[in-house]
Amino acid sequence: MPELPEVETTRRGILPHISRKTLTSVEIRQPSLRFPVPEAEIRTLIGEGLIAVNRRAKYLLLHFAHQTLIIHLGMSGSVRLVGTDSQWRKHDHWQLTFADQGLRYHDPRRFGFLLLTDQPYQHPLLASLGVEPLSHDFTPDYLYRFCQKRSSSIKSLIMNQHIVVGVGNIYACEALFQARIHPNQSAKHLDYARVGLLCTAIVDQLTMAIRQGGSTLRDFVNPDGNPGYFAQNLSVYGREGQACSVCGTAIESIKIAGRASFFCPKCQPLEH
DNA sequence: CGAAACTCCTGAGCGC
DNA sequence: TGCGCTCAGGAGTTTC
Repeated sequence: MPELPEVETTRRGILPHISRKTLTSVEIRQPSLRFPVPEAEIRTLIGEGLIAVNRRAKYLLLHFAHQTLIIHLGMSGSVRLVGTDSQWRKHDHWQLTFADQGLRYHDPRRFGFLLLTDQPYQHPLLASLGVEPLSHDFTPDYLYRFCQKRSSSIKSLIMNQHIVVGVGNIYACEALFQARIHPNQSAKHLDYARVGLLCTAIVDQLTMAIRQGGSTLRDFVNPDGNPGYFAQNLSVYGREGQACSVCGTAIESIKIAGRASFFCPKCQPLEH
């Protein structure tokens, strides 16, 4: 599922229900996720209190006194809060229970993972990540510097987690539409003003999506069980052949780096 | 070093 | 109703 807004929505959804509570049990039904789930290590946390729930990029971080659980949702993962008598469904892989609140992980494709570390921000998966798009570090100057030295398309560049984190395929398409940039535009040939518009567009799209509770597309479900409702607001993603909301031209779809890329050929002309 | 192809897994949707 | 094919929001690894 998840791009940054879905992970942030999940974080905010679970935070008030499990924060400062004691981990009382750990159940791993399917340890074979992207990386094997280290069940024995995780069990050593039983009896400890959860200190904080943070997000870095698309990773959820559950901080205990000396150790941190890293959760990644992959492409089809979600967590939800369940009661103690909740039935396990197909593709439910693990549950962390905090007093009377279960945090249940569901992931049909099993691209997600659950790991334990004592230095989360130095972990190989997190150490080389780019800036947070909703922080003050994400500026036109910062993005323009990468654009100038890369030959890739601008869409691949903004989806590169080592440059700016959290932008997946959907919000990359939507931000490029807002900034009126063709997804296959060479990053090198963008001028500074246009890169500034793109920065603003990325921040706008992510902020709007978080405010609206994350998109639902396939199998995202909010922690309280209600589906998000951002999908209906998408301007170009998944709308091939439909009329552009600005000019009426049919939305097109092309492949860039193996990913479907939706755009309006009139609003987002290719330059150079 | 950068860029692109390949990889993990399951399910949905489509044409026949 | 079923089969085979393509595609899916991620991202580390491999290869050139």
